[in-house]
Order: sequence, then structure tokens, then C-alpha cells
Amino acid sequence: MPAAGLIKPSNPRQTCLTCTSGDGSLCEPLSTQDVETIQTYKSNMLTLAANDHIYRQYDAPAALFAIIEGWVVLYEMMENGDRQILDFVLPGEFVSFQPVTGIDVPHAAQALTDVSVCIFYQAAFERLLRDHPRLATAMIWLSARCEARAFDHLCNVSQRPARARLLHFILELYYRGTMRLPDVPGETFLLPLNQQHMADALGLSVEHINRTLRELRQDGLIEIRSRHAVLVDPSACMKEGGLDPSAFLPNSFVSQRIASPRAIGAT
Amino acid sequence: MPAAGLIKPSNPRQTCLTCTSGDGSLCEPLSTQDVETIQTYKSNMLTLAANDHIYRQYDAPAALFAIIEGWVVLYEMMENGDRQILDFVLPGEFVSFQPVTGIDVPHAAQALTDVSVCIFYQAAFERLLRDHPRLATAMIWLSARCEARAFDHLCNVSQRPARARLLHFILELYYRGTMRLPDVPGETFLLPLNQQHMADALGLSVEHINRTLRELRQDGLIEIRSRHAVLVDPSACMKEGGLDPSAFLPNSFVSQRIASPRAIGAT
DNA sequence: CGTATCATTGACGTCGGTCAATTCGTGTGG
DNA sequence: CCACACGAATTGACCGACGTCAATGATACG
Repeated sequence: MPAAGLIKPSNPRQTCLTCTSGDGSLCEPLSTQDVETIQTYKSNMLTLAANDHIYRQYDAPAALFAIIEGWVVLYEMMENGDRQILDFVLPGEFVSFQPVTGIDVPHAAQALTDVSVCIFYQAAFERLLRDHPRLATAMIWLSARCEARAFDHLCNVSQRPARARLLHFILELYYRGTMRLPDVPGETFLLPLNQQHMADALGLSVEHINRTLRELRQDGLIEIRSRHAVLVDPSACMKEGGLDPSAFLPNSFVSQRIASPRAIGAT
Repeated sequence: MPAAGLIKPSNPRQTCLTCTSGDGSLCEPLSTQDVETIQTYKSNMLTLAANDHIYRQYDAPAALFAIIEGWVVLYEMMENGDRQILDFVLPGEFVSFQPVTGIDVPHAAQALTDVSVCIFYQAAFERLLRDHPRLATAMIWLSARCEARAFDHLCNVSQRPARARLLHFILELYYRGTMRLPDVPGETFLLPLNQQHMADALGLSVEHINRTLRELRQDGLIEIRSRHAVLVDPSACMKEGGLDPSAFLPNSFVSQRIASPRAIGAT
């Protein structure tokens, strides 16, 4: 069940799943027509206040959620009390496909800001797949995209030192918000996170996030100020963050293309 | 395109997607009937030698792969030449759903041992979804499961120290191989990995893996010998590895259930 | 029996964690 | 408008888990 929140009659004028940018967005496989079709299976729309939960760890919501407005954080509490942030969900994105399976979900989804969210209950979702098989493909596509992001986060946390890890993280959020790579120096964008969020997402301590942000500011790469980030030197950020614009695929947020002997030959 | 490998006529007797253990396996949402249905959409079956690639990083195979025999490793090469292992694929499992989307996949799939693999090309897969909408639900279910595993790996690498990280990792593979939690002390199971694999999966150096394995052996927790692991003290392994049997959900491989104030209240 | 690969061990350095203190910022009540 | 409160950000001192480098040992295979 979704956590408590104001239930607001859904506004028929507001297009559900509207992406902020039309092109290359995460809704990519869905045409406007598709979105309208999907809409008809929506059961309702909720408005949640910051910190409300959409679902909690080990809930079995049996619904698919789409975020219309605001940011959502997916996290998991570990046995030692640490919080691992798994992903953020931005407007126009689905909140993972795990909850719609009807199985206990090992993570929680919490509103980071005030949020409005579309709900598709499991039965309706299955009706959608049955009535519009072509959309099933799109849903698998989107679900696979979620997995790809998780893989990217794993690489980031597992292999990159703090500086590069933080840059990669911020650039991913820039990309998902704007659906393009940064180029204009000084470009500013919304980043409604505090340092604790970054720490919990990246597996670093708050203190080290702070020190690293100071370094990045002093080196003229990036600045964080009151819910916004400023990309002072975008190309330097991308280089250090492990993003190669020339190898960048419009379809996904991935690291630089590299081939290496070890991968090819002997295990 | 799949990498070169011996093409063998598919054996009509061999049940594709047969799970080694019937109950609670990763094929869970698929009944025997379902498996037979899916089979009819299979285009062919390949046999690959160890180290052959099913697909390479940035390929767009446009097919879904199911592993019948042998182990597969999913990895990504990073810009600095490091290899991050994202997951292993065991017999009876699908190799992620990313390749079937037809989009460039940012990771590679390589045979760890000799492998036989079923191929479902994208067009056939979409026909399957169209003809059997009920199976679309199952596919989303399976894809979500892949994402859940990736989340779990992220938590493991991000938060646990080397000892617990290694234990958690080995226990996951035990669970996926047997579909149950270990209980009998001294239980032995197949683990066809070398220390470099564990290092690349866990974001640790080979030397540290080695030292940690020595510790675990000396402490009477676990032993690794020639492609096999021995769980000398299963309950101690689970405790240290962050697995609580009492909280364990049969449906997924997850960590101990914990609630914490931070998650509930203030951001 | 030579060679390649993997496992093992030791010495040493460092990145990032921990702990504790101080400052800043913002919201609130008087 | 100011005083206070409380969380977030910041900084410093110190330390330890893990990485790096280098050498040696064990195994398997042709």
C-alpha cells in the first residue's frame, strides 16, 4: 500500500508521464499515443509531502508508480543501520518495476520533495499488457533501463575514487534532468539533495563528501549551492567523471568505451 | 550478434530453461507449461567455450539469452582499464533483459565455463509477448528480479567491509545455485571462480581477497578449494554476511530487515 | 620439465572513516 | 526585529582498512 498522503482527484488536463524534455527522454519508447493509452489504465494520482513514503522496505505494493512532479529516493536500510540510496526517480520516470510484481520489495521509495505520483495497480497493469502487447515490449525496455542504471551505480561506487565518483553521480542527474550532456560553462540545474544524500548514494561519509565538494569548488569544476549545482567546467567534469562525449550513447547513461585485453582473453 | 561459438542443432529432448531445482527457483513465475510455450519461440541454441563472449560491451545483440548449462559473467570495462563484474548468470536464468531491447548494451556477457545458451531473437520475443500476454507479466517480473540483484550488489559493495562483503557474495551464489539457505555445516557447492573474479565483483584487490579468504578459513567460517566452496559454519557466515534467516524472504535474496529512524523522519 | 597462471605473503603507503568541535543558515517564537 | 534553536555544513586531528608493489610458492598443462 502506498503510505499516507493527500489523495487528490486526478486532473484530466494534466498529462500523466509527460517528460520535461521531449527528445531522447526516459519515456523514449513511448509515443504520445502510447502515453495516452497507458493513462487510461491509471487508477489515480496522489500528492505526497516531502519525506512521505510511496512504499516501505518489504512492502508489497502490487502497483506501478510514475512520478509526475518532484523527486523520489529509493533506498535500503542495511543491517548495521546504514542507509544505501539505490537511485533517485525524476519527473517522467517510473519508480522501478519491482513493486508491480506484487512481491515484497527489499527497498523503500520516499518522496524527497513534494511529489505527485500516478498509480497503476497490478491488475490494471496486467490488463494493459494484455490489451496492448506492443507496450509490453516498451515496459521491458524501461525495466532493462532501470537495471542498466543500477549497473552503472555499481561501477561508480565500486571502482571510482571519491572525486570521480561524485562527478559521475552529479552528471548522471544532470543528464537525466535535461536529457543531454552539459556544454555551456556555468550551467545551473536543480539538485535537491543534501550532503547526506550524496554520502548515502555513493558509500562515502558526509565529511568526505564535504571535503570533496570543497576541492571540486576550489579546482573550478563544480559548485553546489542551495538545491542547485553549477557546472563551472563541464568538459573537465565529464573527463574526470569518466564520461567520454564522443563515445556517449544517446540512449543510455554509460561510461567511456574501453576495450581491454583482460576481458577478451584469459579469464 | 552473439560471438563465435559452435552452433549445435538444438536438442528437442533437452528442456530449455530447466531449472536445477524445481521449487522457488528464478524461473518461479513460469510454469512447466509456460516454459514449453516459450520454447517454441526459441530460434536456436549455442554451445560456447569458456571465455567466449555471448555479446560484447556496446553490442546491440537484439536477442534474449537463457543459460542452460554453465556460468556466464556480466562485466563492464571502466575507463581506467578496471573490470567491474556486475553479475553472474547461472543455469536456468536469463542473461538480463537489456540485450533484447536492441539498444547498445553497456556491458559484456562472457562464458565463464563451457556454456550452452538458448537464443530468442527480438522479433520472436515480441511475438511471444503479443501471443501470450500473460507471459509478459512474468518477463517483467524476471527483469525486476535482475534489478533487485543489482541493488543488492550495490549495497554490498557500498556498505560492507571486505569480510562481510565476501561472505554475502558467496552466500548469494550458494542461494542461487540451490534455491535455499545453507544449514548443514560443511556443505560443499560449485563455485567456478578464481580470486580475480571475486576481486572484480566486489571492488577489492586480489591480494585483499586472498587475505580475507585466509582469515575466513582460519576462523572456521568457509573454505574455497578448486572450484568449490565449503560452508564450514553456515549460520556464522549468514550472520556476518548480513543475512537473517528469520527475515529471509523465499522470493528474493535480500539482507536482514531493519527499520531506522533516519529513513522515517527528517530527510 | 619448462612455462604460464593463479595463489600467497610481506612491507609500506594512502584514501577515506571516525570523532569532536565550530560555524552557518534558516525558521520560529517572543 | 532580535534571540534562540536545530539541523546542515565545515574543518581538523587521527587512524585503520584496504591498495600497491614486489617477491615467492603452488598447480596445471603441453
